[in-house]
This record gives sequence, structure tokens and C-alpha cells, in this order.
Amino acid sequence: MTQASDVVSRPRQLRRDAAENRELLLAAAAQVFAEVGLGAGVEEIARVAGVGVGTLYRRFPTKEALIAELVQDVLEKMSVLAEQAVAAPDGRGLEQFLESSSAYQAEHRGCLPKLWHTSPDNEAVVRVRRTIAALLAEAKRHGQVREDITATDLTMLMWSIRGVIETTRDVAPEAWRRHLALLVAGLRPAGTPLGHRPLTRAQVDQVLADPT
Amino acid sequence: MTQASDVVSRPRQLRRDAAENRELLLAAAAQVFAEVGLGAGVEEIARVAGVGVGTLYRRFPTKEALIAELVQDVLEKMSVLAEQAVAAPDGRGLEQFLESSSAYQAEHRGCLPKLWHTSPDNEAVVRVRRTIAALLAEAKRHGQVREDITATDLTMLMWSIRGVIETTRDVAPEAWRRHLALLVAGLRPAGTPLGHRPLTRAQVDQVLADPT
DNA sequence: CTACAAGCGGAGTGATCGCTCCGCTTTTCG
DNA sequence: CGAAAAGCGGAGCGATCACTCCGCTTGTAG
Repeated sequence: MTQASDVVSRPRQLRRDAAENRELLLAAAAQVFAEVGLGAGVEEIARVAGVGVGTLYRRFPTKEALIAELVQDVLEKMSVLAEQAVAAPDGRGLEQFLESSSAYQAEHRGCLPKLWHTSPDNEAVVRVRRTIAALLAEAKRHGQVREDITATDLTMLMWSIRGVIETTRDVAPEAWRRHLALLVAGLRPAGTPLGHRPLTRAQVDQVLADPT
Repeated sequence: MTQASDVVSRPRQLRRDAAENRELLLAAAAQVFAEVGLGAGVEEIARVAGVGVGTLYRRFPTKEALIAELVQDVLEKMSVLAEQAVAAPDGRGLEQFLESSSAYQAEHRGCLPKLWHTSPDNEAVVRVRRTIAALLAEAKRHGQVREDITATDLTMLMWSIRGVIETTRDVAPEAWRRHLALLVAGLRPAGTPLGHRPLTRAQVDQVLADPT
């Protein structure tokens, strides 16, 4: 919510040991969630971090808030990856971003179920979206992607990759790469028309807003 | 486990009201799971079925067993859909099956998380697999699908569609159709090589066997 | 019709979860 | 150094879940 005033609004500053524990908890949560899913108990997270559950709850008001923080980190990283991809030549940036963002998701699979349920007003989300739109336009300009693909199609594409990542994570953690290759092949021009309306921006927003 | 001797091994026959309640419970479970997910409480299911929880547990040893029964129904239906698609002309059967099976999954989304975690030895699974392999071969023979696509690619494709169905279910329950169109476009010949090894059969089996 | 096996509802049980509270410890700063 | 503020661990609380148990009801065979 009050993301911008985060540091300022805290009562001055965290004590050194407290700040350290906060980072330990975030790292532990990422690891534990990646291993056993979001259903992992807070006790387990605290244990891995080497602190008590009391400490966890002094740094994060709820388990939900801890997850939200992890999600925020991932979103911010995705934003960076998107901006890095803009530099790619010949309209290949989109492809590069899909690859790098999927790889990053595969490594941070713990919080993926919540990744797509953040406020659509989230600053990082807005930034990623804007950059993806630019990448898509550039890819089209270079004839890398068919004209009837929309930005919402790419959002849906990332939802689909998440499904593959989650399903194959333990058995074949790189399997999503082949699926992405298939999807990229589908994005290429000269295919038959897709024949179904793309999602509207409002629909994507609704999915993001759903707290389920 | 002892699927084959199911009917025989029950102590003769269910009383009329008991058999009726069993069906009511299955229908209620399908509905409730579809609405609120597998996390739904057994009490809610019993309430919708119009019976007590005691009755539920007299028909199904655990909640898990109830879910397994629903999954079995879905798998059997998918097997039928696959066999129906064999009749399609010009190698279009594969496409038809992907469409009909996805539509069916969208309507029975409740148990989807467990759908892909059944024993690989399950008779319905074996049947679906065999038929899909035939559909794929026929599609290739008619030049509808590129040669480097394997049966495991199609399994992965269905995992990906599940992700889209689950994510968009409340907002745009038909969104998966456009995603499938994109995937089908990717399956078509004349694309660049996919560049990643497909899953092995053994890997798919491992995913199925994982009870998570 | 009758007797009894089978079925029934739902309060109760134990396990597990997210979260709180408080007596003690550590850091910070004049 | 010393005092006060900040942080700490983990026992314990209430809520929730899957599941059981038992006194009453209902279907059915003879």
C-alpha cells in the first residue's frame, strides 16, 4: 500500500541485529516456500532463519505480508529484466525477456501462486507492463511477431509457463524451456488467425486483484 | 489401487438411499471444489449434498478418496473425448481433442490440481496416452503438426492450459481458447526447431506419481 | 407386519495452523 | 559505563480442519 514511504514511515531505523534478522527471514521464507510451497508453516521459516516466530511477527505483521514482500522482490527483478531486454537487437528483446523472466521464476517458484495476484496499481507491475508493450511493438516492427498478438496475450503466456514450471519443478526443472520454444513458434508470423478475442486489460486487472 | 474389484469387494450392495447419497456427495463435491477449490471443507460438501459429514465418511474413507473418485471420472471422460477425436478427418483429431478436453477441464476445474498426480498405471491414463499418440501420428501424417513434436510435448501443453484455466477461471472462463490457438499455431510445421529436448516418458511418469 | 441390519446426523476429538504475549537479553548512545 | 529502548524466544491461545462415535431412524427380507 504505502510502498513509497516504507523506510520513512518506520519509527526511525531498525536496530542492526533486527535488520539482519529481517533479511535472514526473507531468505529463509524464499527457500522454504520454494521447497514445500506456500503452505509451509511459519515455525519452519523461523527455524531455518535461526530465530523465533515472535521475531518473524515483529518484522512482518502477517505471513501474508511476508509473502507480499517476496512477490514484490520478484516483480522488481522482472522489471529490471524487461528493461535489460530493450537493448537486444532486431526485435529479439521480447524473446529474451520471456526467457530470462521464466528462468527467474523457475528459481523463485515459492511465491508464484501469489505472483499474479498483486494490485494492478503496483508500481513494479506498471513498469513491467509498459516495458513489455514496448518490447512487443519492437518485435512486431521487426517482423518477429504476428500483428494480432496483444500485450494481454503475453500475460496469458506467462501464466501458462508458470503452470509448466510448477508442474515439472521437481522432475525436470528446465522443461519450461521447450514449452516456451513452442509458444515462441506460435507467436511467429504466417500462422492462421487465432480466432478468439484477446483478454481485455480490465480482465487482466481483475485477475491481478483477485486475492484468492 | 484395487480399482478392478471395486464393486465386488463391497459387502454386497448399497442400500437404495445410501447409493443415492453417494451420487449426491460426488455431485456436491464437484460443485463445491469448482467454486472454492480443493481447500473446501468436508462440512460444506456434506451440507450442499444435504447429508451429514458422517454419511460422507461412510461412503468415502477420506476426503482424498473422494477427490480421487472425481479425478477418475474426469480421466475417463477425457479418454472418451480422445477416442471420439480419432474419427475426425484430415489429421484434425488432435486439435479437436485438445479443444474438447480443455473445455471439459474448464467445466470441471475443481479437481484439476490433482488431475495430473494419478498413478501412471491408471487404466484411463494409459488409454488416453495411447489414443493421443495415435492422434499425434495421424496429425503428422497429414502435415498438420511439425515432426519434432512428441507425445510428452502434448502432455506439457495440457499442463500449461490448466494454468491458464485456473488463473482466468473467474474473470474470463473462455480465455484458454485463445491460448490454445496460440499453442496450436506453434505446433504447425515450418517453424524453427524448438531447440530443447522434450520430456522423457519417465519424467512424465514421475510427475504423475508425485502425490504433492 | 416385524425385526434387524444398514444408514443416518452432527456433536465431539485431536492435530495443526497463524498469531500473541511477556519475562529476559542485547544494542545503542550520552 | 549504565540506563533505557528495542529486540528476542517460544509457550500458549483460539480457530479451523479432517475425521470418529454413538444414539436414533429407515429400508428391506422373510
